[in-house]
Amino acid sequence: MSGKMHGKKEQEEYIRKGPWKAEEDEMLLNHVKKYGPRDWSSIRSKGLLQRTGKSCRLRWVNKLRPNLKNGCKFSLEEERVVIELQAQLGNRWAKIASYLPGRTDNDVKNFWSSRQKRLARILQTSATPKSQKNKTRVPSLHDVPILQPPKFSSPSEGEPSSKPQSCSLPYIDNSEVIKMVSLPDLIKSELPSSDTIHVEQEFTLFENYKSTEQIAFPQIPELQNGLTFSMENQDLLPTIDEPCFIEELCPLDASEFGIGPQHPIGFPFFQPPGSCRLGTGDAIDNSKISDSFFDDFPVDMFDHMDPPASPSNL
DNA sequence: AAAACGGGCAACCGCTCCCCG
DNA sequence: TCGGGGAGCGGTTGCCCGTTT
Repeated sequence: MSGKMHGKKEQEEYIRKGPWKAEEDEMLLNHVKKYGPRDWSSIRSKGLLQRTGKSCRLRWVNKLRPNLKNGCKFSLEEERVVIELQAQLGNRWAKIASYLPGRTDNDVKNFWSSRQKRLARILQTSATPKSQKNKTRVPSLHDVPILQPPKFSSPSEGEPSSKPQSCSLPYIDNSEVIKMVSLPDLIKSELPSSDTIHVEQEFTLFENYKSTEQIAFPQIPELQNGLTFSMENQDLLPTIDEPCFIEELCPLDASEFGIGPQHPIGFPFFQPPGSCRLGTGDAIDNSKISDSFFDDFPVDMFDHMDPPASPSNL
């Protein structure tokens, strides 16, 4: 690691960095047992460890503290909590982590970072120029007449009375959802008939989706009218639930929504025929409902999606 | 089989906050 | 009231490992 020792002075000032050894952990634990989780800087001044107080504290908080959920993936509920609280609090990871027993701010931060990267990559993938495969034309941002990020209401803000009392999580104003999934008839008219049917099926889904007055966020996977999102449709959630989804992932000004042909961003929930889909009479396999937003995010989920085809491909 | 790639995670850095003398 | 030091927090980096090509 860092820190070459050249003399007594240097040796005294030597600060070890990098991965912790088991002996160091043990030292640190002993210190905490004796003095509690405080006086971090004294650990080094006492010569117990060649680590800074900050480093010791971090190690304790992130790895050695009791009841940590180390190595445990975020559960669905935890993910929902993070998503909600991030929308409400911003990147106050420590605050968010305080709502999640066993999770550290680092955990939450890393989780969110991974999530952002994944969503960004998905969007980027869907925005890459048309290549080999020629499948359903995917509607892009500029195909959508009105596109706005969904609104969330925090408990402190005025809430519509229809919000379920038991739900502390954000819910999506349906009018916003409708805007997001609105696809111009133009697109359907450009599609092969089979694809048109497919798109209509998708729209049937969202017609049902929007048929409810308001959708409590945790209830989205199970629609009021008995329709249940299949996994692929449920996967919409991480997209539309993202409060700052547009701002963060689309490099365009909000005023440009819908008019920027240079940003052909497709939507993940329009998929070509042949893939597992939710037909009107299809049985819904609840077992497919993910216990986590992302655990079941198939790696190739959007691979079959192509960016908007060039006119010649239509 | 090996290189490239991506995700997850641990740890560091720099800044801010807060407490105490 | 102010300054210094410790603690806390958020951002960033780098490593490791599994997966894909």
